[in-house]
Amino acid sequence: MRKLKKAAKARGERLHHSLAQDIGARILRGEYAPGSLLPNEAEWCDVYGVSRTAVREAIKMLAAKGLIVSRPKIGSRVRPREVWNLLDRDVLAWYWAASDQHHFLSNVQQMREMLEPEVAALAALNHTPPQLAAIEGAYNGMVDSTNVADWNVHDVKFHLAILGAAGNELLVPLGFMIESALSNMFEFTASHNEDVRKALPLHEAILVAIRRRRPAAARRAARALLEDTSGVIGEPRKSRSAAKAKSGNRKRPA
Amino acid sequence: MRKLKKAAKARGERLHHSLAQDIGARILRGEYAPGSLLPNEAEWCDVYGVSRTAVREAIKMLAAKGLIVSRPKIGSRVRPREVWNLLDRDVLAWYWAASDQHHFLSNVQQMREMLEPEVAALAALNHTPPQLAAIEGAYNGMVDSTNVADWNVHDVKFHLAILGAAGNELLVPLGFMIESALSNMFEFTASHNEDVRKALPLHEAILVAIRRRRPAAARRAARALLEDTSGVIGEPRKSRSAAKAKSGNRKRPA
DNA sequence: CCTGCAAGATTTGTATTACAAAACAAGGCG
DNA sequence: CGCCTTGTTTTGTAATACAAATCTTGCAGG
Repeated sequence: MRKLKKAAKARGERLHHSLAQDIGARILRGEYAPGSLLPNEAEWCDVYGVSRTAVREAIKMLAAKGLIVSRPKIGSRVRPREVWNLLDRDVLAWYWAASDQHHFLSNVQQMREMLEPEVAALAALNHTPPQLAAIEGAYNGMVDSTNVADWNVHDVKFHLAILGAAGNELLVPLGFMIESALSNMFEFTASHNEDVRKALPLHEAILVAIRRRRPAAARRAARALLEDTSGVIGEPRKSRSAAKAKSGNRKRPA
Repeated sequence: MRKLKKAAKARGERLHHSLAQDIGARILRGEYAPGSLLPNEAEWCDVYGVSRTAVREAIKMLAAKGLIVSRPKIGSRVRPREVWNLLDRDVLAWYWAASDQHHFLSNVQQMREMLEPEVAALAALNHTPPQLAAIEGAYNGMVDSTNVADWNVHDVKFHLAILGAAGNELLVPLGFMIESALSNMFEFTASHNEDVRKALPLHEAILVAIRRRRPAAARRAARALLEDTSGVIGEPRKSRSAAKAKSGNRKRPA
């Protein structure tokens, strides 16, 4: 496992950061169950061939994300899932990598359905000129996009810009979740150019409603877009262990 | 500032943890603006009278929460607010302490209005027997409570239990935000015993709807409770710098 | 004068060592 | 049998040294 050291150097990544990434991914993968003890610091040093300093800094990062708690003589124990900071950038990425992707996407979609219509309505009420400009800029980026990757970049920007225009700072951290879902859905669907562009009028409707400060219209427009999107994902699963349906009626990401 | 060392020892808190708390609170308080540089590690050692090891581990915790980023020769720079992990336990606490509390509460209330009705509906659809038992247990705790503090403990449990029963893990981290709002609203209002108990039937309605698996009824009941709660907070503010209205028509927390 | 390269200085990153503190375990003693 | 002391293990803190990164400065050359 010494290769991690080289990998860190090659990427220009810091060693403690790489360690945190690796250990964190292991925890999310279930390699160390909640309530169980991690190997002690000396063992990690041994496993990765690094100093205790680096290991400790990595462990502090994971502790800060709520994954583990360390106490003298005991060691580092994995905390219960309920206190994990799932909405953290890194934790969300590890979660995405470790979980059934279809299940993950339908959970995010569920949250988007709660949030985005109201967020659009708030943005219609509260947006400032530069915030509106950001939304319009993202929309124009979608219009001008020539390939799917380009489209997706601006699509994400569009949704984040609306989130920022809602005037509620607590909403902003949720942007990463949506961003993650949109870009992952992108790979999930392998959609074509003509395909995605069908969603353009739906986006335009949101933009226009916000610009005209019509909260109810913005809410409706956001709902319409989400309805269109949900086809990509299919029915939400109840059970966690549902098989990964590899295909099924794909449509386009929002 | 050497007293921090003693404070940490007295509380049984770790030194690096105390440092992270203090530095984090300073950042949220605006003492170090986004984009600006923090003092370098040597200076922190000097200020607090601790070793570089402790300072570095504190800095790694703050970096893990998205507040800062460190680079050699540059130092630790405060990142833009958009990437702060505001929904993290600690960051939320610092934010609460640093911001206009009325503004904070109305922002949380806004999010509760987006989330809780749908969460109640989902809980009605997806709850498992132990999850329902947890909701009922919390409700009974509210019924049996003899003082406001006791009531509030179970009130928080009630809402968190519903959140857990919704069957969407991504919702759980938002529980802390709601918990924080509820318990802070408690102090904010200084409500009386008879006062809070008026909200009991509203809670019961949610519980019954969930138990009977009636999502629409659960959603309505949750909305009714929130409407009752919003009176405590008053009108949401548009501007960030609105004066702190010290009183105004208080009612009771949910 | 401007440009580009190179040496130096500064700050974080990593390693190593040592010791302190905490928590559990075990054994002795009342 | 139970309490207390002692010992052991693991994390917590400290101190030091050096590596790596990058900004700055100054020098050389056009």
